[in-house]
Amino acid sequence: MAKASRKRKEPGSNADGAAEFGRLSLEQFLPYRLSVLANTVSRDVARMYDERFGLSVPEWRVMAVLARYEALSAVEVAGRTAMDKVRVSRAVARLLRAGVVQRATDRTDRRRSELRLSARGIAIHAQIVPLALSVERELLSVLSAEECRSLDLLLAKLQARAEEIEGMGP
Amino acid sequence: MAKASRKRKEPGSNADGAAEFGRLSLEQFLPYRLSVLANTVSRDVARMYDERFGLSVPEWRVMAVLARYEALSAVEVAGRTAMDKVRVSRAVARLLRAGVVQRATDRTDRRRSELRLSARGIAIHAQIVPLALSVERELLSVLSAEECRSLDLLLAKLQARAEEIEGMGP
DNA sequence: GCAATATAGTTTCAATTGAAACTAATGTGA
DNA sequence: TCACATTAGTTTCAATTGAAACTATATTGC
Repeated sequence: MAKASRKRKEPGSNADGAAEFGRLSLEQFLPYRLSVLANTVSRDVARMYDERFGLSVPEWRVMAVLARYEALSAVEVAGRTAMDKVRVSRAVARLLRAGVVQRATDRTDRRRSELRLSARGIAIHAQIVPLALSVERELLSVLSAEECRSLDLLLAKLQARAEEIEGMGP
Repeated sequence: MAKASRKRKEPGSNADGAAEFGRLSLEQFLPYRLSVLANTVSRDVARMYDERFGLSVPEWRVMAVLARYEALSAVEVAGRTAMDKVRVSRAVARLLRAGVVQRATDRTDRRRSELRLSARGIAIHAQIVPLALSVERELLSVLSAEECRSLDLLLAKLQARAEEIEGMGP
């Protein structure tokens, strides 16, 4: 009886996750909320990449890491973009066709390829960066500086934990 | 000069988002981090649904809302699961075949169908709920109660903002 | 009452995706 | 040195997906 009288939770706002006396509310279920949020944000940025540059998200990710670490192999790109090598292979193929990326074969290991942005790729990247950052800024504009720090920490903790859990399964 | 000497950021930990003197770090870019986290978590839970019940995430979502609000139409299910009606239609078709969901035609509007969990569906749902909640609990186990509340608030704010931004485009 | 329009839900078609098979090159152990 | 395993990257195949077209029913304006 005492339990039933504790403070009522508002729907959609629940710090304890989706549990409520053993029932489950999809809207409050963390995996669901993360998925919906990531998809909404992803649509926002994907629209920008596509409308203004004809790029997909995987293509943009490849460009972003090549801009920072030049001469990566496809596998290294995969490692830095959280994509598998099949996706990278396909994204790179399109970027090569578009003249955004250049490929050379590694001299000492002829299986590896060295990927770099072309001059054109560098120029396009330079145009996208401020737009990408402004989308991020607009998203974060509803948070205080303190909340941004908090978010950063929480996402890092959850990512680490999710990977631990994943490692336990397969 | 003074600026260059301020406290160094550790890589991957950046409360200001991905911006750093106009450059962009993919690992710190919020849309990227959300996408990677949501995908990691999603794989974790999808594996559980699939291995133990042969269900996909869309199917599970349909079951979850039908367990809570019985006799929904497909469009209502779509609204409550953040899926489009095509996805719902396909998920429902599989659930019907599996005998998990029952469908009746609405008497007053013969376009609508009334979807409900079957007895079998209710039984399966009752088995999944504790597992789903335990995955969520394991994920949240690295956060304090205070951090859970904080996460809840941050996700809600970001979701609302992301939808605002989405609404501005198309 | 009925033409025009809107809504519920399904189907079709093309694009995206992941897993597994594959090719080519490198590394390893007897 | 030569079989065997490993790694880089691509291709193939089947499943998933979204957009648009489609069917059937309901609503609206006249």
